[in-house]
Amino acid sequence: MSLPQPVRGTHDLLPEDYLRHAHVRETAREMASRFGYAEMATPIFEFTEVFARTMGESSDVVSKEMYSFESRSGESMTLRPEYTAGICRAFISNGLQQNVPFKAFAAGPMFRYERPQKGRQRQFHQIDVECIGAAEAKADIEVIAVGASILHKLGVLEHCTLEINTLGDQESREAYRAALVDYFSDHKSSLSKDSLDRLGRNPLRILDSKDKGDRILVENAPLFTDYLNSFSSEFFAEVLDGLSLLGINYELNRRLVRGLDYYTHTAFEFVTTALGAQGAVIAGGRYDGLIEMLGGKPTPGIGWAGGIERLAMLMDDVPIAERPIAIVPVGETAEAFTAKLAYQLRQEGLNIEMAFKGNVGKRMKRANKLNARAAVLIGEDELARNVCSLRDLDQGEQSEIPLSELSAALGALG
RNA sequence: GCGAACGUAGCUCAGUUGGUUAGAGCGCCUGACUGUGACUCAGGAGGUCGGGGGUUCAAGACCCCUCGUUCGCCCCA
Repeated sequence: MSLPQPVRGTHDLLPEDYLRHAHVRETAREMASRFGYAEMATPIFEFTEVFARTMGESSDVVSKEMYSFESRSGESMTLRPEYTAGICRAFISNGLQQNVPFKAFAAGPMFRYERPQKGRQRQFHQIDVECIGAAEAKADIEVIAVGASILHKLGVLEHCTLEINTLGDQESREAYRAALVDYFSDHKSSLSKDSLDRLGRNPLRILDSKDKGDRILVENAPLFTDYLNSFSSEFFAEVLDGLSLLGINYELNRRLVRGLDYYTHTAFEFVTTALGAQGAVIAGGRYDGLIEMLGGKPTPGIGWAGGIERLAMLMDDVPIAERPIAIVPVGETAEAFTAKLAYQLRQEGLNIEMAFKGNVGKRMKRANKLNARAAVLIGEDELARNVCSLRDLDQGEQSEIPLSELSAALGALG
């Protein structure tokens, strides 16, 4: 087969797939809206700086995964690899400091040049929730609650575990980072190759290493809790209390860290074991330093992103497309009348299917394939008497009703 | 970026130790049923065996390269 194929890591969303995606998106939009998060959108590409500065030059995303290109003006542009930086940029660009807390919901495609796997693509889609300008732990709790609600509404919460940790404030994080570097530097010889690399870029990551040797070292590594200042640990305790109050279950995961530079305090992930190596379906945290990195006034923020493909894969039942009513003209004489009838019924809000060609048998088959709820047959016979034959395709029962009652009868089908 | 497996009709897969015109099920099209779907029956279309090169009298099967998918690592939604 040398049929043209989509670019590696990209996928076509055929109607059935799209329906699942749409369901995730709509559900998320609706739940987020109940918490006061209004939908917005930012451009799919930004100046490269927006991502490079906020995510950290040394992060994997920036150093090797960005789809960057030079525009005709000679400036470096990048297809967004995540939503947070763009929304924060928009927050600054539009002077939204006036509107804090600024609570936003967004959804759309993201791009990362990665090795594709199940649940991991080069163009993928995310839903995203951000709360900017709130330093309170209540914001952390709310943002996580939005995520839990969406998962619950999608029917996948039971397949997920909320893992949570704190990275502390800047001061705590710096102190701990220094302690870790000290500790692991003394054991360089027994560190794995990957972790040696992490030591320079992001030492916190070593805590999450899957290497057996690293694990043993990690056992005796300094504990973050010993380096959290009192503000940080009290903040975290407040977040956990709030979650408990709402009945949102969580598991403390002291090894949970984030790859991106801008995270502080609360870090969390809703993870599942159902998707192989790609466990996270929703992940996020607090990013109190980010707005400042982008050149805005110091502004706290917290949010998360969820993978639509991953969520769609977790859903058990496929949402069913709306069922049409099939209009079937019998013989050419009825064509004109049925064409007009179909148009009218559509104006009235009904979902009408009418084939372009075919005899009654063909049209009935097509109606069946499209999962039509009923078929309305109209031929010379019916026309002459101002009636139609209404066939219930589920029950297999057919009856004749006056055309004047058709609209009401179809409405009553449910 | 690293390691491994896989790649045969639209889909899910058979294809014996390399040996004539490459098969099945589902789906699709046509007809039995020229005013009636789901069930049944009978026909039919559809494959340069991912692509390229090599070994051989002979390759879907073996070797190399390439593209793609999957699994793990890295990292992440």
